[in-house]
Amino acid sequence: MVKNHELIKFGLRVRELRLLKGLSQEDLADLADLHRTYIGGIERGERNVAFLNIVRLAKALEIPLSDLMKGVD
Amino acid sequence: MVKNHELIKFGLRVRELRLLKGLSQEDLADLADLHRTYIGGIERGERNVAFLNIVRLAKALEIPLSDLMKGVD
DNA sequence: ATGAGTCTACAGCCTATGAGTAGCAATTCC
DNA sequence: GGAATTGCTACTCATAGGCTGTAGACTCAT
Repeated sequence: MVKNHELIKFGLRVRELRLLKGLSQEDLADLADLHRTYIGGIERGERNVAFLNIVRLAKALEIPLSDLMKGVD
Repeated sequence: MVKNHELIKFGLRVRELRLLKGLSQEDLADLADLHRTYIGGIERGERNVAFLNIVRLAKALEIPLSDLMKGVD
């Protein structure tokens, strides 16, 4: 398992934005066309997400990529 | 080969920032502890870079992640 | 002009790991 | 106590990571 500090921060950022929109992990998964448990893994900082999936998340959360990264670094 | 539109934009962004600092691909590769040809592949939009390598690039380029993503989406 | 040095593009390759899923336990909230 | 949500383990398959080697463009000195 990965468990890197930056990944954890990114995961928390995703969770924060998801809850802000009142979505469940499954809701977000559907919107981003990703799997429920995969979203869970991201939020826990256990997944080293590749760029194109980060883009999917940003689109699903309806925010620019740069905003998604805000607060991560 | 990948060749996705978002990846191309990201690659161009990396190139733009690299040249702004007057670095060669090899210079950036050394700074980010990545391989020379890998950097080339990223700039050509042929690599679906994972999060932790995006972080490395941002640090090597001495800019926040959010700035690196700026202009990509 | 030619040879050396620098920089980049690109094809190909192997292995390490990301992507995606299933199943069940734990938790939270009616 | 039932339903919805999330945590977590484990697994396969696809692909990202990292590298080698070759070739072309360009600069500059000899």
